[in-house]
Amino acid sequence: MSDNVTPFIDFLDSVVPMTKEGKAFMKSRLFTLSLGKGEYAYEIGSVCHRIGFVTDGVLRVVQLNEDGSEYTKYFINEGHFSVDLESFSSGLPSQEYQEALTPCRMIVMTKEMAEVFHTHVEGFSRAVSILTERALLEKIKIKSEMFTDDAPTRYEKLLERNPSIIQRVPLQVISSYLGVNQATLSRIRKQLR
Amino acid sequence: MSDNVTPFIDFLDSVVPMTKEGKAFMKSRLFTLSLGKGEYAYEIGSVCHRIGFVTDGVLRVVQLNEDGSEYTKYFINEGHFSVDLESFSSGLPSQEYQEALTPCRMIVMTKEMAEVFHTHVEGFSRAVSILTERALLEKIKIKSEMFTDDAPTRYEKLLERNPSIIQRVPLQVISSYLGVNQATLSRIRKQLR
DNA sequence: AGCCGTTTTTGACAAATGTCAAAAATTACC
DNA sequence: GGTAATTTTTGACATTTGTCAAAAACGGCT
Repeated sequence: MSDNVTPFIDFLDSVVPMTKEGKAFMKSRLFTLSLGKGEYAYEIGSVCHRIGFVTDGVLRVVQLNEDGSEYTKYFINEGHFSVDLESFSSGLPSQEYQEALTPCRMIVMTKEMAEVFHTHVEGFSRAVSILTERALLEKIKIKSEMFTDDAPTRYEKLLERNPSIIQRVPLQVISSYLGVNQATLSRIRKQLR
Repeated sequence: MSDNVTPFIDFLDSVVPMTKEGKAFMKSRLFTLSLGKGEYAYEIGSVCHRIGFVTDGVLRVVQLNEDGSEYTKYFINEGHFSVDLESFSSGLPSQEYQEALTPCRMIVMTKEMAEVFHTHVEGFSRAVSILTERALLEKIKIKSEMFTDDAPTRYEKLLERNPSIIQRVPLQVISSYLGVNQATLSRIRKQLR
C-alpha cells in the first residue's frame, strides 16, 4: 500500500483517458518516495530531474532573495506536483529548493520515464500539457490575487483555500508566503477573532 | 507587408524546426489583425477563441476586483501572445479583458486553426507546449519577484525589463500593475532622479 | 512534572504607503 | 495657438506595515 502508484495514474487517466496497456506500462515503472520533515525534494544548484505527485504531506518552494533572506513561493500539498519545471525542462540548475514541512510521500516519475511515456503511452503528452497549463495558470491566479489584496485578506483567502496549511505550517513560513512580517501576521490573526 | 504572417511562423520555427510544408500550411491560414488604441482584443464574459502574436504595440490584461476597481495583471508587447489561456482552453467566458494601450497589430490563429495545425503540422503541438510553459513560468517569476520587492524596486525592475512600457503607458496604468497608489508612484519616480 | 529550545505574541516606535483634494503640467483637438 | 480635457504632481494627514527586543506560550523530551 505504501508504494502504491495508482493515485498518480488515476489522476492522469481522469485528465485524458488512457488504455489499460498505457496504465500498466506506467505502473511498472513509477515508484514512491518518502521525505522526512525538513528534508529536501531538491536543492538550489542541483538539476531537478523528476516529478513527484504528492500523496501525503506539505512541501514549500523556497527562493533565496539577493539579501539572503528566504521567501516561500508557494506550498505543495496532496494532489499537486513537486517539481521545478524550469529546471526539469531546461536541464539547468534549480534556483529554488523544496522542503518537506511535514513527512511527505510522493509518486515519482523521472525525466527518463517521462521521455519513454511520451512515445509509448497514448494520451500522455496531452495530459502533461493540460496539467502543466492548469497548474501554472492556478499559480498565476493566486499570485495576482495576492497582489491586489491587503494582508488580512490574503491570510483569509489562504485559510479558505487551504485550511490544512494553517494547521500544519509554522507562522513564520506562512508570513513569508504572504509577504508579511511575522509580527504583523500575528496581529492580523488576533484581529480575526 | 502589413498582413505578413511570417514573424509568427519564424517564431514557432525557432522553437521547434518545422517542415516547409508545415510552414506553408500555416501561412495560408493565419491572418493579421489591427487594434486601435483603446480597443479590446476580447472582453469579460466573452470566450477567447484566438491567439494573437503581437508584432506591434502594447496591450494590458485587466482584471476587475470585487470592489469594481481595475487591476492591470500584466502587459503584452511585441513578441508575446495576446490570449486568455484559461478561456481559450476551457471554452468558458473570460474573466479579464485585454485593452490596446497603443495601436496594435497581431498575427491571429483561431482555435479552429490550432486544432487543424495540431494534426497537420509536425512539431506544432510540441512548440505550443514549450511556448505555453515558457510564457507561464515567466509570468510566475515576475509576479513572485514583485512580491518580495518594495515599490521602488518593482518600478526599477519594470524599467529595466521593459523600458518601452514606461514611455508608452500612462502612469496610472503602471501604478495599477505595480500594486502601488498612483501618487506614491509619482513620488517614487521623483526620488529616482 | 519540569526543563530547554523554539515559536508566537506583544509593546513601542519608525518607515512606507494610502487617501483625498487641489495645483501644475501635459496632451488633444478645434 | 488657445482652450478643454486628461494626466501627473504635490501637500497634509491617516493608516498600514515593518523593526527590534523582550515576554509569553508552546512543544518535545527525559
